Amino acid sequence: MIEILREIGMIARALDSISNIEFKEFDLTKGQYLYLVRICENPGIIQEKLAEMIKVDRTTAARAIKKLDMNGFIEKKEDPHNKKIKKLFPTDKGERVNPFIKRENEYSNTIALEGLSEGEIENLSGLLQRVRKNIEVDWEFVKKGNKRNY
Amino acid sequence: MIEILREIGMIARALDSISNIEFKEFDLTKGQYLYLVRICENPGIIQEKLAEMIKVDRTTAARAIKKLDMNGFIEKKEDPHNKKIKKLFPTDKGERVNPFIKRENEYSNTIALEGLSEGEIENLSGLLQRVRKNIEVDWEFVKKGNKRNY
DNA sequence: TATTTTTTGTTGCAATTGCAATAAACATAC
DNA sequence: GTATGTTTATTGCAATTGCAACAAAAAATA
Repeated sequence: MIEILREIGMIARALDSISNIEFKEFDLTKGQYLYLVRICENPGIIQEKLAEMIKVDRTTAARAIKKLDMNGFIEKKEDPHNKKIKKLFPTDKGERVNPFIKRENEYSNTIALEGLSEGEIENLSGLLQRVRKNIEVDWEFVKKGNKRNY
Repeated sequence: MIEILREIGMIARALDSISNIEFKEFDLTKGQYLYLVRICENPGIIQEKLAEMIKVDRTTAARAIKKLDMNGFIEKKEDPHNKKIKKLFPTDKGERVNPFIKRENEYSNTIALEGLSEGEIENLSGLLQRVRKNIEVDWEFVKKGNKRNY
């Protein structure tokens, strides 16, 4: 059986580790860059959706976002039509840091794909999307307390 | 620019999250399964190499392994020729749990690859290995305190 | 309309995580 | 053979992480 889980785990941990080290320069602590870029790209998104998007626990997202708020990278705005939700927006400070995150991510992406042809990259990207869609079904299933049968 | 970092991050977090939830049944806490399977496959491996293999911080590996030892899943043995290193071996208890970890991982792998043809799977696997080799160079570089230039 | 269920958010723990700093054993160089 | 550097392991912090448990608003159902 061909195994892809380990390769994916290794790549993800290595990339995350690199990013976390490099973003300390901007006073972003572990994992925060994940949330900030997505809030910049999806202004007004709520915390619950962000957690689903990133695939982290809801409470982990809650605390990361709280800290981004306290440190002035983002702000939470109440919705006039829905008292339950808090929409997330980048502040000026957040918008200023965002390009550096994007540049770092693009650089890591370039390094990761070194030696791959344009066709191979497109192929890899498409396959990964399919894998992600497959696995997110189970993730939500298990996260909700259900038990997989195997 | 085609982006693969996010897909890989999402897949890795989802898979890790699922595994951590499922392995609580065996009293394995967060991340420990990563170390145990590899010690079973590479009996006698030392902690430093294991950290490199998994791509986590040396001190994180040290503590995960310490706990696996304390909980009786593995044991550390001194080397008669080298007083510095401690070789890692699974205990009987560790060997008994290992098949369950492998079965879970195989199941997740199957789910992840659902809908992909044999050829696509081989292709994906090969591409991921190349990506991993690319990125581990930078990981070791940055981990050692060097600064990437971009 | 009233009741129940789902969505969204928070906080209390108890654990993992990882950067610094330390120490000891080994390896290399002179 | 000593000095210097590298490998390997550990511990002190300070932070993130995530399961439980809770609360309140909204949506769905009866």
